Amino acid sequence: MDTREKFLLTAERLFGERGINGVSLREISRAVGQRNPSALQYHFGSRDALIEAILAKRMGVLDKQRHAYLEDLARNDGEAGVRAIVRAIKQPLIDLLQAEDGPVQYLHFLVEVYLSDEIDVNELVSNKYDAGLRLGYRLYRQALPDLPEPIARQRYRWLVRSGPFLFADLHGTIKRRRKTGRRFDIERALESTIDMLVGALTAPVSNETKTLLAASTRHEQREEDPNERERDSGEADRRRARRRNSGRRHGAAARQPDLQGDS
Amino acid sequence: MDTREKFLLTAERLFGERGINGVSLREISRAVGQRNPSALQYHFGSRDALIEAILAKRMGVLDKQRHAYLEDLARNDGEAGVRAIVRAIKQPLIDLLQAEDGPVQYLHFLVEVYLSDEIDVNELVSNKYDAGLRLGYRLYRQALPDLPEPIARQRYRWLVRSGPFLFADLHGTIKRRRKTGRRFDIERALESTIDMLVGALTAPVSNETKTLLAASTRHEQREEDPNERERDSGEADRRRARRRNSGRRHGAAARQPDLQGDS
DNA sequence: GGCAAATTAATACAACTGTATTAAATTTAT
DNA sequence: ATAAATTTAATACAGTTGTATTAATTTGCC
Repeated sequence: MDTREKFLLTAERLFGERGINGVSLREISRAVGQRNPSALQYHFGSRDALIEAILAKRMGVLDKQRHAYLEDLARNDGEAGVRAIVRAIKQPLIDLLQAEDGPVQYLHFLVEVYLSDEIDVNELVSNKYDAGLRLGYRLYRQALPDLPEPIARQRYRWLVRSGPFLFADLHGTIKRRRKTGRRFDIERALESTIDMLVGALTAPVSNETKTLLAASTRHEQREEDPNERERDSGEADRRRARRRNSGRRHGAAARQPDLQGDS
Repeated sequence: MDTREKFLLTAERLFGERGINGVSLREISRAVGQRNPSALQYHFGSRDALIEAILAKRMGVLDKQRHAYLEDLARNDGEAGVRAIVRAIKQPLIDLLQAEDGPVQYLHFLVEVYLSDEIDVNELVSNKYDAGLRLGYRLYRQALPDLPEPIARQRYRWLVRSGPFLFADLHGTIKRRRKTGRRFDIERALESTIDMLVGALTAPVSNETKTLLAASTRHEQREEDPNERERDSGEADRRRARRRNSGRRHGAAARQPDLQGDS
């Protein structure tokens, strides 16, 4: 096999098992069967470059899969339900978790990356490996048009970011259960997890949130967008919301939103 | 200040900032102002012992706070709503996040611990720092008596475990925003997060999950509890469910459930 | 088949790591 | 106050780490 590829897979696994800083570069080199302690430097240059290479590779694949799942969905039942959308978005990670000898460890690795200060995943993802996420957002928005935009964004970001942690945690449980022998219904746990994600996305917006939302929206409008006129009554019907949403390419707010990042 | 305490705080912070394995023991010693490179070994013995000490200290405090919040709640409005319960359970972490110079880094640290193979948090927590979690579970169960027991357990565990990640991630966002200058309504994000958690807990159990639940319940009964007679019709009314739940100290299933762990 | 380029091997080195030992200083108890 | 106990300081050591350099080997190509 390609040495570079072997490096990527091995590093990914070790990082996942022992944490990104729990593995030395030499150890990785040894693990791929290289007797040259600086083989890794030769192929990647540095630890960070290696990490980015792993991310780029895996994110590309995962996003393609996600996109495919979502396209299937959109083709078959034009306006899909939230559960089907969530499932399609998460399916690539679920596949990862369920594959017998697949790179599950990537999940743990990703969580560490998410929490790291040095690596900005968003920078890496945006406009490169987010076609699936964008399609997902469109469908999701279509299914839940009444959600106020900022809330919808936050919830979607939450969905995207919590995935790796949730499944990595689940994987931890599976491993522990295997050791202790106690049985564990993975399928059920997965379906139940999806139920929860759906519940989180479709949850009613509480009064507490509504109040703060109104306050900060007023703020924003005064500060950044004083020309905005139309005020959402909060009970707009589906059609109206969809139209407004799709016609969002003029005026002040033309920029593409971060779906993975901090929006 | 007590040297031991300084060690705990400093290590917690550094572990949170750079990952558990991203910091050397010597570095920690230096950071607390010790010129003796093995000062840490003197006070704790090993890295793992240090980690456990941090966990024990912080979990004790957090669980006490959680218990206090929940007791207040139970005292004031006998049968509290799910949102109030969730808020009370998460309030200690929220306080951590909002405190100006508090040990926020603990959140990141905890997530790494959760995902680590070597450290079993559950072993450390159970029957020691889980009084708050247990009270929370009682109240939560009281508010949602119709949820099938295994589902209720999984959802509660999910609530407990996802907290640190969610708030650590939120903290990451806050830091990034501070750097780039873009504004960010923390309050709103928090309230909205609680909305989602509530939504996740109260989400309807999907048909997919119900099917698997029925299958595995039948299994379990044949394998482990063949004497169980009563079959839940799935639509039991509140009173009945509560009674059954509170009278659960006889028969085969008397053991205390893991609320943090793998149940 | 042979040559240029790409990859791997073999060493080397300074910095750092975890840990141990022994001495000095500080605190506690009597 | 002083002896005992606890804590800190000062070194030491072997192993590991990231990285650089140079030589050997393999690979792709005309």
